[in-house]
Amino acid sequence: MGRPRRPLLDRERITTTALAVVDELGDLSVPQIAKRLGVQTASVYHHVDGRDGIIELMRERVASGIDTEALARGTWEAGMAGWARSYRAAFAAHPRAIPLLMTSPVRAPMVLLQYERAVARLLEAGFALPDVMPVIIGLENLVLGSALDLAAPEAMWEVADETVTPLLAAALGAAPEGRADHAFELALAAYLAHVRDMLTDDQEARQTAKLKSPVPRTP
Amino acid sequence: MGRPRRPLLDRERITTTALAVVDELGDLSVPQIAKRLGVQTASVYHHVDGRDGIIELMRERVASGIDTEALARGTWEAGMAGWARSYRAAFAAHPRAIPLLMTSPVRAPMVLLQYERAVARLLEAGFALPDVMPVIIGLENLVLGSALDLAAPEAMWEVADETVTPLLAAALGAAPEGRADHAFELALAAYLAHVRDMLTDDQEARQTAKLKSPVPRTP
DNA sequence: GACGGAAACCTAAAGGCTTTCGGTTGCCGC
DNA sequence: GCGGCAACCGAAAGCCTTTAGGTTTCCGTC
Repeated sequence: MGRPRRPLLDRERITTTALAVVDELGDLSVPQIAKRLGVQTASVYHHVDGRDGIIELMRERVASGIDTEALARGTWEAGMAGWARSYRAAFAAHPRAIPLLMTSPVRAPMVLLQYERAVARLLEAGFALPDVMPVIIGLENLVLGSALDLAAPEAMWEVADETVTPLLAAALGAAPEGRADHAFELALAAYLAHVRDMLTDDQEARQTAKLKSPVPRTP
Repeated sequence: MGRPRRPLLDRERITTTALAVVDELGDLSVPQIAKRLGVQTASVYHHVDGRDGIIELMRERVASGIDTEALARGTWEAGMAGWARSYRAAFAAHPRAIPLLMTSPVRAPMVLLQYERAVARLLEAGFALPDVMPVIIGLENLVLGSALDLAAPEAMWEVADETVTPLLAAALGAAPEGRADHAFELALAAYLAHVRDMLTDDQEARQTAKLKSPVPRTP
């Protein structure tokens, strides 16, 4: 057949199709993608660095759904909260892809830039440098854990047998409608409130230290 | 060859070997397990319900590492904290298995019983029934998110390029040694503190309601 | 305007994985 | 003692990933 007059494939379409495949089938395979694009399996490999490369593309695509400006809006707490919500929502759009995406890190420069901004925001809010990464990582754990919750939402709890676990069954029955969202907001509020306390403690400590001695805490 | 005088395989050894394979190779395959047990691939299928069955066995084995009694110890906060730490530690013992284990829920009765106890503990602490599941789910999200952090610990951050993301690089350099543990403890403390506040608010509201009217909040 | 190299697709094939099927041999209850 | 079941093996079907080499078209250069 040879080279077609107009290209049949490109990275964009491969990424889109890959996400569609995972959304529908719950798993990714190159032959599936090729079939949907009306192309032989091997052809896909000319545009993409293997299966892992496709996953990386999906990761970048999903991450690009994160609201880049959320971090900058409002107070630093509001910014972090908005970022976390947007982060979670981006993954929630493709729940079945979450297991594929979360196991390895995002290398996309765009995402790294968001980390950079988060660090900047926290520093300017007054956090001590060594505290910044733990705060960000903790928030991210929260986001990803909650996103994971979205990936297997129903099956997780339909196991409740009233005879052996009556209280669990009752609690499940009484739980509010959007339990996943509820749990996320709860944890998010908790986290930010605590981190805010941490900040004020830290600032008071610095103030005290400054009064007693002009030497900074981390030389 | 026929049937051996003493069985070569059983579910216990298959589970142990499967965990060893995943720990070392980062992925699971039945031929790998068979090879290590000195047996043909097909033989494994006589003891186990396919690859997914093996994963389920691994899930149960790992979950059995959770300290069953942790929930009962100390105040309810201490109990929840101990449970969460033990939960995370169980997964942390097999970081590379985490992606395999977390995508689907634990069906083992033992784990459901732990949920039952958690519900009981929170109810007796005074939580309103509709609040119980969100609190538990939120804690679990936190645990699993932090466990996931353990699965891809180093690679996640070694990407820092000082020229394009200087603040991120600085923050990474200044971050304390056990950043994963740090972030987990931070989030855990935050969560429990906030949930405790939720409880007292809730109790005060009930007190007020009781004074004004004998009708309970949730009829 | 011709032409050489690169690009984009193909066919083919190697090698791994999961799973099933039917065979062979030893064990155990009746 | 013997019939049936249990535990393993060999073989094979059908999926997957990935690579190699062939064929046609495009495009920049002379």
